[in-house]
Amino acid sequence: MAKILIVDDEPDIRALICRYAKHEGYDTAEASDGLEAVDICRSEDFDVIIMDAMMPELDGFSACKKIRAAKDIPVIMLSARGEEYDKLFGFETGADDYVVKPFSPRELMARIKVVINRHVKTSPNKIKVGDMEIDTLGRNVYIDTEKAELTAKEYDLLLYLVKNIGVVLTREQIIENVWGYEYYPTDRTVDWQIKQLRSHIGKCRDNIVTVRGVGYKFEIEK
Amino acid sequence: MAKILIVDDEPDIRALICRYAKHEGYDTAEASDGLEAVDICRSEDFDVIIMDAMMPELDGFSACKKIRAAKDIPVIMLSARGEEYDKLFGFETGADDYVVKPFSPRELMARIKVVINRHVKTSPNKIKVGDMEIDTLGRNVYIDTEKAELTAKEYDLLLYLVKNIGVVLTREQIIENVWGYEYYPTDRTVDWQIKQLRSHIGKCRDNIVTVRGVGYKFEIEK
DNA sequence: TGACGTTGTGATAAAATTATAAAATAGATT
DNA sequence: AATCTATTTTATAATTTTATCACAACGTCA
Repeated sequence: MAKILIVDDEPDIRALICRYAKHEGYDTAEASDGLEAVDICRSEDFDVIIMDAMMPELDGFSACKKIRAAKDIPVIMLSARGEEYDKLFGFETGADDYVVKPFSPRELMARIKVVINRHVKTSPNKIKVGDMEIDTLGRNVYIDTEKAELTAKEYDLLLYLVKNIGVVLTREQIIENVWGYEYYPTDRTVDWQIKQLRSHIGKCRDNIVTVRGVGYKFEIEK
Repeated sequence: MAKILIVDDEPDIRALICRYAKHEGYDTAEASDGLEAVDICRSEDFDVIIMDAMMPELDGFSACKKIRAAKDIPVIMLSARGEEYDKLFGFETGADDYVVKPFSPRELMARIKVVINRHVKTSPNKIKVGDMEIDTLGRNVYIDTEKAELTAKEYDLLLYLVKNIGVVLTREQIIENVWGYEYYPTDRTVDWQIKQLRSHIGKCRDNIVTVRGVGYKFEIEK
């Protein structure tokens, strides 16, 4: 049973979403502003958070950032029409999806489903791929039980590749997801980190495949 | 490189969007009314369509419906304030998002990015035609489970042909869609790539049919 | 059949892309 | 502040891909 946190300062909106969510079989919790949401998340885990962008105390944008700094919970943002969209939903927010108010509850429910499914697939504590095992809590990587010594960037890069196993990722995508949105290193930097990463994961280096003209991907040979 | 179709009867608006889109690194095409848009979409694929709601000849909603009947391309609607909500998001029209005129170009760009990303995650990623299977996420092509080694261009070319299965494509169309608008290689270059592609897909080479005097098409023999 | 235009093929040079090495910068730690 | 490490940038080498040419092969139509 999935648990949903609904964050909005309007009780009516919360009630509306709550009703639909319960009908879909979800467990629900509510918060009326960003601060409260951050607080609740400290002691409780949710499968997805529905968060209004504009709220008193702490806006959705900032709340999202704070929560995500500590926990990996997907967020769906709600925004009123005409809000400064690019500020709220440029990729900096880290929101997984967004819905414009006024919204269709059915559409929101559909999005919740998609976001939860996507997240479940990509966030176990231990990831095993081929001869590699990644312990995401301790940020350790083992190649056949032997520990690989990776720097922070190398680890982040590896995790991103592995989470998208089988998918070709462009350097642009890699930069956005591994480096973040403020910082824009050159493409060559990505290449260099890939090279370093390969040199530190022994035989698994062959799992990182260069797709010439496009980018890189992690792949298990069949 | 994502491709965007901009549909509006006002040349100024088109030019504005075009300029911003190019700045963001998108390939752009334009249409001045719904009919034209539907026409272009018959032989060309886009990653997203920006469509004005109000246009002569064929309004945005109807055009959207027609295009979506044949292809799964996300649409962002431009509407004047006061349009009815149902009309914008109702399930009949199928618009993925909408922006109210007058709009901020930056906001529009942010939405384009979100819509494209969302679409990639939910669209099918395996295409099967005859003895061939294409994995669009990993950019892999299999002929009877055997992997075909293709270069980036060859893959792009194959995908374009397959997506328009049964349709004869002129060299001009192929160049526009596979190479892009700015670039103009000679016709012989297309021929050469076709030859290369054929040589790399084993028995499926016969599925790429030369239509003398016109171009090429992908076809499954019955 | 023969002439003409169109397409297929191989060679080659140019262009683009990636891997590697080396140097510079930034950040952290003592 | 000095030193060390991690990271980014720059430069260069190695490699692959691509475009173009020349010509052969092919198909079409008078």
